Amino acid sequence: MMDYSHAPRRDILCIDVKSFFASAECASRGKNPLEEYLVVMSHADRPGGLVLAATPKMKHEFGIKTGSRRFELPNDARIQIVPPRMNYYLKMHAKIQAIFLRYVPDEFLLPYSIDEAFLDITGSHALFGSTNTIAKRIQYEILAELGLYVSVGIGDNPLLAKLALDNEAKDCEGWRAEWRYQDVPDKLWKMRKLTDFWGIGRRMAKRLEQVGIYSVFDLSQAEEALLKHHLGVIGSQLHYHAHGIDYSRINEKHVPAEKSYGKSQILERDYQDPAEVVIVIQEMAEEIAMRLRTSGVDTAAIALHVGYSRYSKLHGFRHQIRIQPTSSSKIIKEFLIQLFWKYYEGEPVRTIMISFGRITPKAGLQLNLFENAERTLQEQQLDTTIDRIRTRYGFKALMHASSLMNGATGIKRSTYVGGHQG
DNA sequence: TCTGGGGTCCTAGGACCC
DNA sequence: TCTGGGGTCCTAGGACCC
Repeated sequence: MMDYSHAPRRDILCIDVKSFFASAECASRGKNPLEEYLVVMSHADRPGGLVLAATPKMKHEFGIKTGSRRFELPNDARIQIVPPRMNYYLKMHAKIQAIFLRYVPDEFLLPYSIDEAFLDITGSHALFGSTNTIAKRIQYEILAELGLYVSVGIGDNPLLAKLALDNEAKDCEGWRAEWRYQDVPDKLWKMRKLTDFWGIGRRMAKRLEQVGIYSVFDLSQAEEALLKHHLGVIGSQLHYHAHGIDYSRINEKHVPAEKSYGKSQILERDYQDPAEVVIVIQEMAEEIAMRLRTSGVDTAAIALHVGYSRYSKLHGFRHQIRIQPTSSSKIIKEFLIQLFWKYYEGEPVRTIMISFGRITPKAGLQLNLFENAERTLQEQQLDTTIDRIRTRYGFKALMHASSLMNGATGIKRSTYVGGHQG
């Protein structure tokens, strides 16, 4: 049995909005998200159009969920298909954050994605009551004020809260679930699929199966050394996670090791003519360069990833180039085109991905004289919101790597102190 | 899940330096 | 002519998350 005496014991909430985009669309129409048949779909004009969000009734009655395709939708007059309105969702996101901030100071709130957030309410009890009381009040206020339903996972640390949310709260009465260390054998180890675990995707599950690990319980019982040998740092990480241990803190701001700005797209058909591909690359480059300028930063590493048609024998390529820091569309486009022609192998192209790394702040942000100053500022604020949401990746890093390091010292500390305590 | 879009992290291997 | 070892930086590829 794992020793939890030195593991953090906080009151962490992990909150997500049920079917966020779809629910937000219902709310904007004055409807109850639980009663509607609505999907938010991107590329609704293509048969392969993708469902970004579906209301609970769509999920339960038609089996339609995020990732379903347009051609999978049943023919039913009740179903509404609507296009996504990201700016509107960002506004709703901001309103939800404001409600969270009634219960925690800013540093104890961590947005994880546009529809998920972590709150550390350990210090909020004197003002607002028990963990459950706070969770219920937040649920009530978001429903009453915004017309949205939220699920709440509760745990001793962010990992347990997240697992409680994903594996119990989303489907249970009241949409709240609490997983503490003492629940690890009954809750965590009873999870049926490895891929339901945070950090285990399809590939990782397969690799684990190759060493005889088929469940979270198996994972918890495996030797850490064995996992480390097969999977490196991630192996050790999984070992701790399988015991519900996670040392990351909501209020420790993590500076991501790498920050990048990128854009990708799957073309609506295979492009046989490279000249057409170059045009798309230029358009995409313009857009990201614009974002760089709006954010007042430069890039010093430009990467181009080109994927070929599924009917091609070749896969595609990904290469990057180091440059002098810039945010100039013209310069960036020239380098991208250079990269393209250097590595292009004459195959029909289906996917294009562009990414700018080595981000550095520009000295002194300048407003473009030809742009309305107020508008520029608004755009910056929108970007700030998006950036704030993106800090989740930093947090993910926190859960992955540094949680391991903290975990390692935590474990060391625990044996040391334990040794003293005898 | 064979074609959504936006991200970050880990690792292996090569280049280069002392 | 053959032989060392450690460190850092960089790139490409693989994996995961929402």
